[in-house]
Amino acid sequence: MKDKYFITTPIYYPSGNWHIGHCYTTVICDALANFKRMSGYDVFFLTGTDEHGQKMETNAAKANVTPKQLADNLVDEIKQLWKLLGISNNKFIRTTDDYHIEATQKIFKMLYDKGDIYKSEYEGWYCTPCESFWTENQLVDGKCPDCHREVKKEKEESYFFRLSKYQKQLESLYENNPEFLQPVSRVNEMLNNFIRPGLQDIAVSRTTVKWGIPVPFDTRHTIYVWIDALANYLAAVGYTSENTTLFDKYWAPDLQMVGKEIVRFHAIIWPALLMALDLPLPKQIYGHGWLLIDGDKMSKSKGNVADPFMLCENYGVDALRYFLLREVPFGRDGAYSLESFLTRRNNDLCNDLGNLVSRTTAMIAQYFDGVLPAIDTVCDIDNDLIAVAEGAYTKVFEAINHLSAPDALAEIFRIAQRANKYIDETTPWILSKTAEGKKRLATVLYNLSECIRIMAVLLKPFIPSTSQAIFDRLNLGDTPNDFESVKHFGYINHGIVITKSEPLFIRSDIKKELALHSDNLSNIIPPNAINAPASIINNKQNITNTITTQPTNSNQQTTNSNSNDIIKAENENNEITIEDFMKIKFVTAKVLKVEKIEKRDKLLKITLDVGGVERTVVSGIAQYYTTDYLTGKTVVLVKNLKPAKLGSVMSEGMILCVDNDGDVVFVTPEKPVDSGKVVR
RNA sequence: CGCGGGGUAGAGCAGUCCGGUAGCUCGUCGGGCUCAUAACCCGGAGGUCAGGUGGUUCAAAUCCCCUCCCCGCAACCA
Repeated sequence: MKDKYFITTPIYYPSGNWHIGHCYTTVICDALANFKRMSGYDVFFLTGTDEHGQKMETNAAKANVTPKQLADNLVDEIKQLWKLLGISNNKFIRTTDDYHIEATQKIFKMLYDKGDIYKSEYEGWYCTPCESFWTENQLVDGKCPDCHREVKKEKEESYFFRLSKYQKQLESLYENNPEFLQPVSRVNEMLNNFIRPGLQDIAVSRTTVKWGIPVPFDTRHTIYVWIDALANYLAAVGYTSENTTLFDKYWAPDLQMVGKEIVRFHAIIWPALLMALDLPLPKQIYGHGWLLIDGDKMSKSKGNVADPFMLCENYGVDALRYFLLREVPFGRDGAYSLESFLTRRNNDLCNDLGNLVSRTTAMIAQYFDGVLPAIDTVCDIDNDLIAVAEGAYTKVFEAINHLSAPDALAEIFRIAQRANKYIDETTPWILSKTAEGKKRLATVLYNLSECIRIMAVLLKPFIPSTSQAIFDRLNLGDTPNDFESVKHFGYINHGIVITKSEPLFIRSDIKKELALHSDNLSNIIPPNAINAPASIINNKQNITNTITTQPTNSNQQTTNSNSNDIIKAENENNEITIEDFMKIKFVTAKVLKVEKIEKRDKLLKITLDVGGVERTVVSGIAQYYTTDYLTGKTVVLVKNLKPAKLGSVMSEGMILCVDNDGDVVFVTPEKPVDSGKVVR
């Protein structure tokens, strides 16, 4: 009987923006699932969607559809995406599925009956227009973080989960099972920040959110995300249902992949829930890092450069899979840019692998009329090549045991590098000229074919269609393609007919492609275009991103239509057009009030008068100016900068300053002017 | 102030636990080759490893101390 392997992705929230970040998590799980299948495990691979909650309700209302309709549409999209990417999940669970709803209610009831869920009151800050409760910490400037309006303290009746009861058990879980949460850095974060300081019981129901699963015995309440979402892992395998075959067979998960932002729920609440239900815990939770674009999180405004559908259509599914698996150091954040994606694709897939297949098949066609010869004269030089190819499996296996796809792929591609070098060392074009040389050449070409075969098999879990394409190119038919066959040379039968093949991947002209897809202007306005103290902005990119993605409807189109011109300008003198410049609204503003921000000794909270309207701006100039000196001064404000939270305060703009080699000096009009006047 | 991670060639990273010629990928420069997708192969330049010309040591990127900077967490964005 086969060993089982149960692996899960998080269930994704349909925000209307499926991006390569979602693909990242899912593709990694897919590769691991495939690898385990090929290693002989009975794999159950689960993914799905988390569809309830306030946000869905709001978004649906905006779109004038029901939350379920909205979810249906978005779920269709993600299912298409997984199909496109060749994701091999065994099940797709939706939190709106009947069996999930039923299981969640049963779980809730079980916990209630056990006394681990109890009714009490929840006190928080309520924003009436948003119909949302916020905790003290969530408030921005004492106001609603969503709409910035006043909030008032209110009580809400709520059911609570007795999380505090499981504190000791959680502590010992982490002390005795350092493997439970990976990477280890997350363990300390959990223990020090949350578990050891003391766990609070958490509210697990809401009366204000209607789009959700009702508490079965008290339908005024809706089950909140903690239990609703986490229950999916149980519901998916039939926990509490009549048919528990899957549950009996697969529970508990062997690996649960989650993004770092939800590590906390999976590392604390989730095991506590399972303890409360007397169920075995998952063997391992892995909190992976994020793919960042220009150092920033994924977001809708990043445009189509990170749109997985576009990337697959233009550059191939496996190019995207390969990039995701290869580029991000596991457990940490990785950087995505179209350029790095294309570079990776060109260098590894086109040049190293694709070209190796091309030149090998071409030589077989040219020198042996397309019939793969048998090994004839063997040289010492062959042994090194063979050792690299035959040794790869062990290294790949090792890397995957550590969940490191990047290392695994690097090992596989070492074979291509070695094989390319081998061609140089053996010089087939010279061997082909003599009869003696041709005997040697037979061996060379056979060895190259074996290397390619081994690569194709090892690549199968990661980029399955490319693996298949290679088998087709070499006409390998029923040549063994399991991991056993990869440990030794000699599986290909000589005599097979191989014709010169079409390229596996066509190289792209990166500059051309970048220009083509450059609706993202972030690299067009030079970072120094605006001189601001570095502390105002966390990194240079923020400035440019924010400006370019400013959703003022009128210039959105300009952006696209001018992008090519702008690119040209950028290539020449870093010039921008007047239209670009005019997107930034500079105005004069008078400083009304300056306050220090607690615990942020570089930041000042500055209240400005802008033509009669008040604005709050946070500026990192506390080291250079006193509060008294600034009060009453006229400054220049970037008015349409996207608000950002600096320190604990929402900053609605930026004050122009000169970076005077270490000193910072704000810009002010040469003669007295009123506030709110346009600067250009 | 807290907790965690990080600061190594132009970029992205390894090396730090178990001190001893600073390594990989990309880029760059030069050379080679022509079977191949302007690809492939070889070589060079470029880091004194955030700083303290701090401490320990025969010897420190690696151990100890101090300082600075960046990022993350405390908020249902993979």
